[in-house]
Amino acid sequence: MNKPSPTAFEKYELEVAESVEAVQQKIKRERENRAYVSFGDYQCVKLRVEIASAVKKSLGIRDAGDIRLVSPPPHVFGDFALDVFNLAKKLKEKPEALAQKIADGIKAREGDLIKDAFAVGAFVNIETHKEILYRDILSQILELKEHYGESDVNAGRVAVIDYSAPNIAKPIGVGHLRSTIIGQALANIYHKTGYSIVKDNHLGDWGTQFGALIYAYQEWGDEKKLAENPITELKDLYVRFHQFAKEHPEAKDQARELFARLEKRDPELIALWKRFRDLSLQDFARVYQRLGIEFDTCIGESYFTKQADQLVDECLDKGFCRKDEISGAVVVDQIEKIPSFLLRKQDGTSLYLTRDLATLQFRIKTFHPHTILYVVGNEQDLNFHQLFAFAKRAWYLSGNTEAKHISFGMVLRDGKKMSTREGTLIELEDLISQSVNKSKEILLHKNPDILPRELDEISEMVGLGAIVYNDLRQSRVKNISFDWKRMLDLESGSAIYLQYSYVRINSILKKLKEVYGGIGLDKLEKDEIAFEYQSEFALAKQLMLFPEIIAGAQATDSPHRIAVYLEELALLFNSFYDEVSLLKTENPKLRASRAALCQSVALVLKEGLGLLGVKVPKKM
RNA sequence: GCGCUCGUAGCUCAGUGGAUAGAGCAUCUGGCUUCGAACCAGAGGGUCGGGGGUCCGAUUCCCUCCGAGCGCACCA
Repeated sequence: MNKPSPTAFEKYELEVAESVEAVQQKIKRERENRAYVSFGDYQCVKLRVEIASAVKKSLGIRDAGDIRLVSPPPHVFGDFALDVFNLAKKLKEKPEALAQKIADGIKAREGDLIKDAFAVGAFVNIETHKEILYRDILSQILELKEHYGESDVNAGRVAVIDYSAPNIAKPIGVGHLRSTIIGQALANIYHKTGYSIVKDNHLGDWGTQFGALIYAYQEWGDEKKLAENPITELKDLYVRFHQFAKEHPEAKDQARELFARLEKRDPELIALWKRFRDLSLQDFARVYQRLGIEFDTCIGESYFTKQADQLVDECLDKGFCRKDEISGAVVVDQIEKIPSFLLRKQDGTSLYLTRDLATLQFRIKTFHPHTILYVVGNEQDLNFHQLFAFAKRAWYLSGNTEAKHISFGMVLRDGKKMSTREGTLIELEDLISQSVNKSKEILLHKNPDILPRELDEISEMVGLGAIVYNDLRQSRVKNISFDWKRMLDLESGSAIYLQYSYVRINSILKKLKEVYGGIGLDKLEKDEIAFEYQSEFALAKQLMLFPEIIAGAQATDSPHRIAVYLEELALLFNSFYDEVSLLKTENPKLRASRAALCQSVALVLKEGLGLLGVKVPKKM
């Protein structure tokens, strides 16, 4: 056998092997060296533990169940509230009487943080030593700085996050944008709670569509156009094929045949495919860079064709699936209520689900993940049910790994799905440039003296922030109706409000330095931190919750919880800003305390937005 | 036809067994000689799609109907 120089495909396999090796090293390093902030050290946790212990002592019981801390409604006195319904049920007592008992018990013995308690109906309203709590919260944030909010709740775990996954030879549309944005946010959030992350861009670089594309390229391909504007030309070819195939159904058969040849690694077709892939990746890199996204691996579906084939043979041997007598396709019969599906087509080629199965096997073998997240739209709900059910049945997926489909709603335009085939897709780059241009207009309008270089930089942060935030501020399961106007409406409750709040704080701190020669934190001892107004304490209370909010966002795969939290924080800050002037605060200790508060708010805003993938400018 | 998801203020959305269901936008009323008004304070606006059920208590859980979206093997 003659052994020529490595083929295009072999080179690609080498690239993958290198990136995989690098990630494995990263995971190993993190496992050995990463330092964690202990979740139990946070004030929000300490307070809960203290309350739980007070409840237990008051009642003389061992287990107080889960303590849920909430703020009492505005008309009720107290810093925190506790409802006793569940505990009452467990102890078979009347809720009102139990609440009274707990309140009396807490009253009788003052704790480190708890000062007093009052029963109102079935609620116990708790008053804390505000000045101590305030001091502890701020000093902790100032000490931990950008590490504030990190925790060890998932220390030592590995998560593979499969997101973005655009299709080669098509422009990235706003549909894949959701996966990209949500996936990136989840990667950040998971990492913050202790996970080691494998960010994998599972490119759609295989499938019958490439038969169609190659067919179209061979029929109508234009070298000049392809060199000038690769993605546009490839997209046009793809759309043209589908228009043509409507009139000439036989073209579809020919496309399928071309794909079958591709799967057999026909050198001529593989070379063409590799070229389309490389051109597409170059194009995607531009958008990813603007969004600040870097993947650990870009292992496309194409990588798994061989493994998929072997896997199907294996499953046939073991009887997990069967060959259909008539068609010759490989079938998996209905599993419980999940409809049956194919693992191999009549012509012997693989399917999306087959390759995904091989991918799953590969990921488990290679990274030993505790969790695998598939950030893919809800149109694929059934596929993931099928994938997971079969993977469990065939023992590719065991109890050591949890595979989750992070489903999300679709971006609909006029109540309908957008499609490349129909040409109704909105391209991500168009969206970004429109948003950035709109931001430029607004920035220039608000601040005509801004320098051109600053304008470019800031409008990029504001424009991209608007797009990203618009997506992440709402819970992911619901459909988003696409609306240019709303998306680019930067003045309303969007990232710009949070960015503006951050900028204002920066401005205050800068001014403090100018007027007083410093913000005074260096001269402030921990026990000198103090506050005067309720609005200051309310802010600290909100700051205290940040670590729990992150942990909750991770546990429920809900980035929007962070967005909602940050909006509440900014609202509280702007209210405080209106009430209190730092520059006019005469007492240097109080002034420094307020500077500490502002700095903490700024820090949490920046970190929180950072988790969502939104950057903050220093001024705007 | 079957399956999954969604339905909360005029609009966009939070809340999900517990105290009087909350934000933003829009509307109206106030607040810049005062740290950036891209802001703040306040007002109006709700049969939480309809109807049943479970529960001391349901917007939240169950059933049913209505409406919307998405799927239902040789696409991804």
